[in-house]
Amino acid sequence: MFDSLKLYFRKLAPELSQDAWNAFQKCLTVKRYKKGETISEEGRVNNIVCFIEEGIVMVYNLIDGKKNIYNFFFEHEYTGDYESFLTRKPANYGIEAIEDTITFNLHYDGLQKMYADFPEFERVGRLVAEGQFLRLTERNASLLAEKPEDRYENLVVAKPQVAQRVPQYLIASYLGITPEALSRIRKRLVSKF
Amino acid sequence: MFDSLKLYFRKLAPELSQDAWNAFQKCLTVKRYKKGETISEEGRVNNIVCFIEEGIVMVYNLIDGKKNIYNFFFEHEYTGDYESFLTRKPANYGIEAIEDTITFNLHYDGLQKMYADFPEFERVGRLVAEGQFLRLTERNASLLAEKPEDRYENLVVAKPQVAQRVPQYLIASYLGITPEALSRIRKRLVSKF
DNA sequence: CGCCGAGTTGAACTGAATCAAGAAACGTGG
DNA sequence: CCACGTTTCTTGATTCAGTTCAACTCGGCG
Repeated sequence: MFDSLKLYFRKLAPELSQDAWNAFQKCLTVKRYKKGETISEEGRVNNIVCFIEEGIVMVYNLIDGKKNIYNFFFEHEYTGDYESFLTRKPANYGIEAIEDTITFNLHYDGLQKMYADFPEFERVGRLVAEGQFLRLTERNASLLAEKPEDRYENLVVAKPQVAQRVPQYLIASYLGITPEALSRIRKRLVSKF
Repeated sequence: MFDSLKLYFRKLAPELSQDAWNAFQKCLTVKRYKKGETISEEGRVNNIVCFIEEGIVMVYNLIDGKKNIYNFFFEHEYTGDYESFLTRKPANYGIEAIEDTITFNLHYDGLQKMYADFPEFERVGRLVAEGQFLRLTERNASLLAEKPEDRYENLVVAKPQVAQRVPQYLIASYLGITPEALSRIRKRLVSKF
């Protein structure tokens, strides 16, 4: 059932005991979302971390009625408004399925129980938080130091999946520009080669 | 000696044992840096996390000979190229003292020993990583969704210390703009009131 | 067949980058 | 404590990339 997730855990924390893993499995629920469906809503406390078994998901927030896209997540990545999850404050971000998506969801209470019952599990929490941190670090560097055009080029190289499976107007938002600007950037790039 | 740091730990993980704290203290070294001095260099593996007792520090990286500033850190905050520290890869970021600075430094090996000797300490590691993550989340939102002018206004409100103690050309870099542009933004803001 | 959303293209506008020059602040040594 | 040189900050002119608004194309789908 949770094979892909187990594999992921094996890599992350190979020393984790079978007991802990078994207990962890029990905390998970399987969810299915249709394309366009909301997985987690802005404004209320987010209680889940999702491991994506299948599909694509986007994390965004609404400012002046405009969706700003923070990230896309694909199969075998985990996602969630980690900020709200950690701080127990209403979420600043919403999560939505871009394709039909299947996730394994971990509830906040389940995780806390894991920390309590298996102190060794704190290590997993640390590694996950560190991983999230590293991911954000890259994104930050990209937003601070690169021009939109470079950002797009690098995105295509680093995550070709995004360019292939995500509509352009969402990618534009992710890059921090308008769809029109992205269309022109693409045109420029094509004529480069 | 490490009173301010102890206070910080009390807040972060009140349940941490006296034993663990004593052991932790032994891992720390005190360092003094002159204004402009390099604390941690780009290109080599970063082995320390610094808790700043006094002074200001900046984290930057060099791209095409230009310093891009990722963040400033003040008294009673900790800093370090956390990415390099975690991944054990050469640092993408350098750290430099903006004022004369005193830090308490924790070496990588010391931290690993803490994790090994006091598994409860993993929790501290997790909370620190989560805190770093949250900080970056805000920075990300600012870079993605705000215009430079708004970023500056918000910075002045959120961290007045920066505007007061950090030279403008460094702030400009932090905001992702040129010193000239910041100078004009400031002019516009003054005439607003 | 006609509609609708995504993507493209054009024209006018805007805010920041760049280049260049001058003014102000800073610190260093005499 | 002052004078000098360097660094930081400001101002101006020009250029450029992205925004905005509007019109149009294309493809899928009722």
